[in-house]
Amino acid sequence: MDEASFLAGYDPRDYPAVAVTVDVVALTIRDGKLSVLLVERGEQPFAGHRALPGGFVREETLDRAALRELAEETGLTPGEDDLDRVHLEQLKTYGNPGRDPRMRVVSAAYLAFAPSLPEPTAGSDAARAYWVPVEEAKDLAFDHDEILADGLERARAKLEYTPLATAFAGPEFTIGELRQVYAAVWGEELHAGNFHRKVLSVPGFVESTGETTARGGERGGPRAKLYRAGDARLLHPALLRPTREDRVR
Amino acid sequence: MDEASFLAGYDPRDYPAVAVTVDVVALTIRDGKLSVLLVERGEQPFAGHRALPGGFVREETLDRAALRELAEETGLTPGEDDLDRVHLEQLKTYGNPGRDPRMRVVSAAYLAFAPSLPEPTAGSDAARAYWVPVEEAKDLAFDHDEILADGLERARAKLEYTPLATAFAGPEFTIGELRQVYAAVWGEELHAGNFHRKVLSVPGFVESTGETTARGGERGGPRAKLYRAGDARLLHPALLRPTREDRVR
DNA sequence: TTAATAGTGTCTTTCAGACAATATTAT
DNA sequence: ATAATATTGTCTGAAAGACACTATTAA
Repeated sequence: MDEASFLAGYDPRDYPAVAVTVDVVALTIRDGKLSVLLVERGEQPFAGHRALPGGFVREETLDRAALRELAEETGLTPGEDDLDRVHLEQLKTYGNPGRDPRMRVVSAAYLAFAPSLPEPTAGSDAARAYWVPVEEAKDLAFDHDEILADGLERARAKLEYTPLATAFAGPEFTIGELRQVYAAVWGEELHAGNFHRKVLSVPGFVESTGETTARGGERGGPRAKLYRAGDARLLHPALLRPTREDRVR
Repeated sequence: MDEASFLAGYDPRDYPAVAVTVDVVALTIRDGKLSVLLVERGEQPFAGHRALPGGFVREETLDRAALRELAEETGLTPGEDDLDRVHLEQLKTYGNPGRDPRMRVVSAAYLAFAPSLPEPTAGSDAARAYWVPVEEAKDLAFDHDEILADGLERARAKLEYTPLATAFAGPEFTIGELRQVYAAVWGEELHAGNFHRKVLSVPGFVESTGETTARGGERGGPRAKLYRAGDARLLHPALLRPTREDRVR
């Protein structure tokens, strides 16, 4: 069966037209708070609501489409900027009929972990995008509340058994900064001493640069040693979230 | 902006036509071996190759489309049969240009965990589908080798921290049967004594029926106690795979 | 009787988490 | 000097894994 007969056998009119888009849950930590990149919608439907950045997939891979959307909305350029250090992974695909009132839209959602990026610059396409603390990101357009919730759960789980927390930090970081990443994403403080020892005990999680910070903390304290991400893809043993009995059932 | 102007603003001709399909990685355990449901392709492209079952998404949710495809290929009926005990979850979406040589096809892949289902019956639509041990499932059509590999990795990981192994067993099972599920999926034997104690120590993993098997094992042994799945959604503590140092980097 | 399997006991090592102690540095 | 933070030490309990042992049942 060649393409012609394939197309003849499956008349596109037998199936309603479907649009394929990508939506991006881009997370970063700003002012110690886990934040998500949102865009302001000026048009119906959901005019005035905020939404996850996204758009149509072109003649490109889904991964590439997600990176392109992220670049467009942040105003940053792949190849320059910190956009190369952004971790991007597919989250889940949403395709319920009616999720977009205009037509059938199937959207592959992506999850991005970004180091602290600059506020999208005014005057560009990205002017309508900005970072919002996740606890203030409510009442989003379409089914984006659900997508964001799924993304947050994925992010929280991934910190446990992968070194992705380092994707939120700069190229060099202190153990304390890494701890603050975990605290921001999990929404709870962690015991500094135990965290410190645990991170260093996981093979390949971090490696020492041999350097220390130039200064101590804002309000005093010794200068901390600097580390960079190690070569581990999985953390073993994992850094488990503080046990919540009610999480299990 | 109403639908008319939306469609006017986004002329479908600006974007190539995209087809949306679902593909299903349906796993079960047959004769102690982890097996996957495959269909024989009679037509080009990939005529003579085997492929994952799948098809076009209709006016339905993606989840529903996956369940429908699974029902069609197995010849089983939701509402009857064991199809209700099948666990279905979204795996990942594949949309690289060129993955189908005929046109742009974006496919949402699903992962199914099934108790031992009957061989699809001849004479039906399902006649061309059959179960194949995963180690013999090579050289599949399209990018289905990659999809299967992703599905297997997901399945192996999920056995660690969820009670999904029970989805491979019948409504009542012995600890030994549950151990064989883990052994088949992970591809390695597990220590019977330690496994037994560990399963019973995880709250909500299994609950006793108070009954035992009618007979002992084929070649002797005591009658084993029967259990059914408990109410836990997550296993805490998890049943970790035997440590493979090389898995970590 | 023999072999296979179910289920339990025990010991060692690792790890999580609580708590404490010391060292260093900004103010 | 004072307070804050980095880093290390110690202890307890949970859990993994190795090994051994007893009990039960099919052939």
